[in-house]
Amino acid sequence: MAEPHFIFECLAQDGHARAGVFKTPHGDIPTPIFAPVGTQATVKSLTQQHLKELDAKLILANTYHLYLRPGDDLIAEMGGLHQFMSWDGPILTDSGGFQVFSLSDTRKVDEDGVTFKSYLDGSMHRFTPEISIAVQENLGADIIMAFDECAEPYDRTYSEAAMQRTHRWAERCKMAQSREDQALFGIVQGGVFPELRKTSAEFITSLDFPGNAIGGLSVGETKPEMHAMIEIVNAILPEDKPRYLMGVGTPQDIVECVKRGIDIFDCVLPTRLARHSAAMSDNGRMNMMNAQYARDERPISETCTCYTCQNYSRAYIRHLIQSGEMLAGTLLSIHNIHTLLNLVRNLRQAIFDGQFESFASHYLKNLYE
RNA sequence: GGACGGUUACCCAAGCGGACAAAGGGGACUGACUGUAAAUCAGUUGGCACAGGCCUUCGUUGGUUCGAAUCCAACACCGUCCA
Repeated sequence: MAEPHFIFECLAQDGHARAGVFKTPHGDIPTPIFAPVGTQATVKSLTQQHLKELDAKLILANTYHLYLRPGDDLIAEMGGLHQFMSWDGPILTDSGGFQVFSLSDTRKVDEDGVTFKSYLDGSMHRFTPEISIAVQENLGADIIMAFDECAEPYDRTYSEAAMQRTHRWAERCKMAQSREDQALFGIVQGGVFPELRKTSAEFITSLDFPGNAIGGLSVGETKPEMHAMIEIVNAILPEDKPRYLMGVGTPQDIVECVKRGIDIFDCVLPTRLARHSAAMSDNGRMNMMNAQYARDERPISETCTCYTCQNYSRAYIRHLIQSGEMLAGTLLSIHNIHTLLNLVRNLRQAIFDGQFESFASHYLKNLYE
């Protein structure tokens, strides 16, 4: 019985924006939520203590990468992902579907699954829906994802074929699941094509997953296209299940998509930008490497309450970047993740307060200035 | 005092008669990054026009040559060795 473990309660709604709670065996996830990405069972440059202090409620790990190294069987042997990485909060594992798309040079897709070459040692491997689920069961995350195929967003023929295959694979994933303490989410595909998205949302809804995801967005399409797809899909996806927009995004995207009824987000951006010297703030992006900050005594953001902004100046952070010190990536990751988590907390509160529209428009206005 | 070797743009360092405003690093500056093969990648780095265009540079001064960072002479400085 998956029911007792995975209940989504929508506690408040303001327009299409929702505030709720998704209950998992490792804790409740308040929504809307942003999940930092820890592909290799680590949110790059941060300790789990940092994540606790940031009050991260959900983190991601990746099936494809952990299968290749250190191996899902090894992680199972070590007590599962939570114990292995010493994180007792909720974890979501992506199925490896995105890697099929992003590492397309070394893979071959057929009806049954995907054959791909390991980037680590060149050896050949095969993922099928059944294997992806088996690996994810070994890893033991709270939320696991159906094995999907993320297509080129503008290729109609390919998008449709990938979508149909994703549907058949979703059924197989559901059939393959044997653990009841993991919530399996289905994934809607369909590129930038309204009719495909509609078909996909209807099909995935019919499989009655405990949560639903939208995949294949933010991979090169325009913002209006992305927003339109979300609106079409969310009009169909059930209201009593969480909606997860995969791989998004920026503060703008999060506001725009919560507005359209998305509950869960994940993105590499805060940590990747951090390692690449950029700070995400409520006023936009700042490249902390820029010479203008060399003698700037202020924190990244004067209104930010994160550890980094409470203790360090722009000048110091720039110095760390210039010196190639890894602390720069850590301090900026703390700040960037804090920025996004703080944003979703504020959005949630605004929904409870019935102030979502004014909060969102005010926030976006400041962001673009 | 003598014998060699050296002096190239912010730094290191190629170049040894024309295709050299001058390779390659480093540094600096700027930009990109959205289910992470990303502490990565890209561009700029003499000046000015910023499309091929022009001007000033390779220790200094003078010379050879149609033409010099590249050859010659003198000088200056830095190395190593010999007195």
